[in-house]
Amino acid sequence: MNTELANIFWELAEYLELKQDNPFKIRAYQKAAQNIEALSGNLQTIYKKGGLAALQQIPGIGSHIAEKIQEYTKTGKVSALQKLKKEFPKNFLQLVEIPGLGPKTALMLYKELKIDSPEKLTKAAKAGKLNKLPGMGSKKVANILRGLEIKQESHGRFLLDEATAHAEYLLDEFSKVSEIGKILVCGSLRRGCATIGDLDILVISHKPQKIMDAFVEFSIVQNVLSKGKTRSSVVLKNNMQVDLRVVEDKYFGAAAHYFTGCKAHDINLRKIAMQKGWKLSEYGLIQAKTKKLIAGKTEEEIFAAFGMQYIPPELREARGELKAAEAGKIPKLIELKQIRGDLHMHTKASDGSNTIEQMAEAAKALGYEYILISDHTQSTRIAHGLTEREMLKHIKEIRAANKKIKGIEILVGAEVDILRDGKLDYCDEILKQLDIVLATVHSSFKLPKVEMTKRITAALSNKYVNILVHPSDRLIGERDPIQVDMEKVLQTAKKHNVAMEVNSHPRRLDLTDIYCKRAKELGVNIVISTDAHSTHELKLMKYGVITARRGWLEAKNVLNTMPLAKLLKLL
DNA sequence: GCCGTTTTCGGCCCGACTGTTTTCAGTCG
Repeated sequence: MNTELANIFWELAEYLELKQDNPFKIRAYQKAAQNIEALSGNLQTIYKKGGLAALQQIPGIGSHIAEKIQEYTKTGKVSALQKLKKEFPKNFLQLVEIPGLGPKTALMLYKELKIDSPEKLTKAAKAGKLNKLPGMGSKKVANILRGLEIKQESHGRFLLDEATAHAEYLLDEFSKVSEIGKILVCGSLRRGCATIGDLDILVISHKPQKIMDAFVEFSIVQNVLSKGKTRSSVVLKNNMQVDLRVVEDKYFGAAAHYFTGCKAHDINLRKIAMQKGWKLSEYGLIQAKTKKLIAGKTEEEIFAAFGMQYIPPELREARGELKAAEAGKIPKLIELKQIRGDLHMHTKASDGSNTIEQMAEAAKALGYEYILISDHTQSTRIAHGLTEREMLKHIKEIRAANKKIKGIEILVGAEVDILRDGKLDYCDEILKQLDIVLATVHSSFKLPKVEMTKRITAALSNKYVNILVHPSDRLIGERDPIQVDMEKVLQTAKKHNVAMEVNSHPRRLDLTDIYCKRAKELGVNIVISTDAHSTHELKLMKYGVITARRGWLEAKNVLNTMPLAKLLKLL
């Protein structure tokens, strides 16, 4: 519901942009869309409880947008968008999605040449028809053709681990270039977003031209989009775009802040600067009149100049962090080193690649104090789920391994299927013998929301269930999240003292950041686990931690930062 | 279209690169 409405407002903004409507109106829709995406509560529920007035309490939503939400709740449509869509050919928006082709050019192409699709555009460009239009030289046409190719090859956004790997590769390449003072990967990767559109790299150097020359020659670079004195953009061989920015040392903090975003966070801080008679850009925080530099070398001194606490990058999402920083209420976010154990992993017994002993030794090497072996149960046959009889044997094996291996506690668990009717896949007699019981949905993903909510809340009320794992069941870019009333799930979890998992796998990152924040507000305990299917996947924990940080979580909210005795007591 | 410890009207963040523009518009981050 929230996502659908957010998309409607994004689309409205795009069409208005095509029409060259008032740019501030466009921004208003974009802002509303973004705030809706960040909302933990359901818009429909908010509207039903408090009507239009309640909707207007949400930042960026005024009377007109509230009415559109009302219309959508009642009719499932927003007539303003439908009307706008009719003014353009079907799929016309695809043109504006081509890099280098903006709304003004797209509109002109349509008016002059009736171009309304990427296919027609390619054809017209190759036939030499574009050059005859005003403002269209041969380079611009070539640029558009290149944009068409990039669009075709692009897979959209990248998972966090792939983006991290490419960033690390580039850092390694840059380490071979001299004249680099500092280097920092910024953008959505620094903020720890679940998916990454492109990489933003900031470099401090007195010889920017030299850095640029080296950058565009890296062997991993496929295509150079632009190259200037302080900024260059390239496309890598995996179609990932990389933007490089070079500034002087005295602007490092300002540039890092600007380049890290998110965009709305940057804009909000710039507005505050303006109110104070200052100006904020990548070239520092300055007095608007005298141009005197107030702060710029570090991010810390910039926030301090505003009288704010330092805001960690993961919180810079325009979700209330500026107000919190002004009030001194930025939480002390959880860190990877505070994790004492991993409570979700598989072995050869089901669909993992390693033995109990190998997993335990690998976890010990990471410095963990305890782990939970949690193989699949009988219903998940595709993952070799264990029957109850097999489970009993598996329990004995885990207990034996625990006696054998010193220095780490190996707990017995299982990732138990929640059946379609909300019952669990093992009888209570078996569940009773497990130290910790994980529960989740592994089938019938498409159940309607009401049934799915009933199914999961029923499972949570089973007294043996300790943790609901990967609660939304999304696989990023592969499978949509299940339809479920997450607010109700969280409230039920609180009631029955069930913890929620933040699954660290880059394809999942589930619970998502927004619901982490909500869980914290409701006092629901969190566990961050890897769901490792091999020893090397135990290292994915960092992605779960960064997701938890994006959800404002502190160590005290996360059970597996605690010693085992305390953890078991709280579960 | 939103918003208000200057304002219910008149504002709304700031800068780089490209191409074809003889002074700047379009696009992007």
